[in-house]
Amino acid sequence: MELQKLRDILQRKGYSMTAVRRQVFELLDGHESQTMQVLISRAKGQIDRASVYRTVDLFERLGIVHRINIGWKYKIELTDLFLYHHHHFHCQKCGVTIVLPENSTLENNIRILAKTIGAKPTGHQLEIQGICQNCQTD
Amino acid sequence: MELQKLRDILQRKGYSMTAVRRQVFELLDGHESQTMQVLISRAKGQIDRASVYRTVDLFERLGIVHRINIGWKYKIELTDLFLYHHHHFHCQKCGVTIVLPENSTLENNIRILAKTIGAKPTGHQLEIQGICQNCQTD
DNA sequence: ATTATTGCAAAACGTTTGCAGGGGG
DNA sequence: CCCCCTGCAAACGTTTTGCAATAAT
Repeated sequence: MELQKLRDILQRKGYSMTAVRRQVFELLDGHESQTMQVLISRAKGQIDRASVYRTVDLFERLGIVHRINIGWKYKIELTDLFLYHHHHFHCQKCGVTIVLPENSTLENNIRILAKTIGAKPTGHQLEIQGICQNCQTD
Repeated sequence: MELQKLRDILQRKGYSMTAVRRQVFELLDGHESQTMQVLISRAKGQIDRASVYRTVDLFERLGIVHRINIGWKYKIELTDLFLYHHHHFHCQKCGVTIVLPENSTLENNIRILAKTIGAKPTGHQLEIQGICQNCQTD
């Protein structure tokens, strides 16, 4: 179960599984990527803003969540540990964010590209902008 | 010449070529992507912060510059109009940013991926993270 | 009991805005 | 000469911090 996995990751690094951390995790689990604003407002009355920031920060350092860049802003989502690897498309007209299907050819090419400069890649982010199917017909 | 191209773009859209705009352009031309902080400090004493923001904002709307996401922050660089299309690698250890060589196979993959959801892609950004060659030997 | 974690309030930061004066066409 | 553009200073939203109280092991 996901919560067990969370507890394991936390404890392996010497952090405790607290109510706040469980709640923030649950706010993320099963949801699309969210802005801090949304996350904070959904936690309102239960968790202080500062704690949300601190928890997300910790989760990020532990590889539990990562930031994805959507337009100028960023959003938070669970990493591949809890979700499959994917990228996003961002419509410039209506602003919708669409999850793209996994593509192993693309993934391979990205890995190969990193190796051309002698780097050891550990991750990557791709965001495609354009006009989504719906907005093309307007 | 690049300044002439800048003047053309500005005038075609009804904006004038001012001293501030020329200076900001020159701060960008021939340089790697820069944070606003760096840009503002390099302009210090000559251009006010607000004007740097306003100019970058205008340049972005005119397609002269674009933001690239490096780690949590963003940096500004000239677009493909003045520079060729490329992506970046970001070293998690030393923080260096390395420009990746253009790869047409990858570019094609990305275009095809966008089409699988029926979208018309107009641009994309890829950032690869990992450990650079230098840091692997440490 | 000892240390880690949290809420609260205030500070720090990056960015945007209103306005009055200055510069470009 | 008119309007666009800029500097200045103040406002704004987001993120971080210090500290005392609380919860975890």
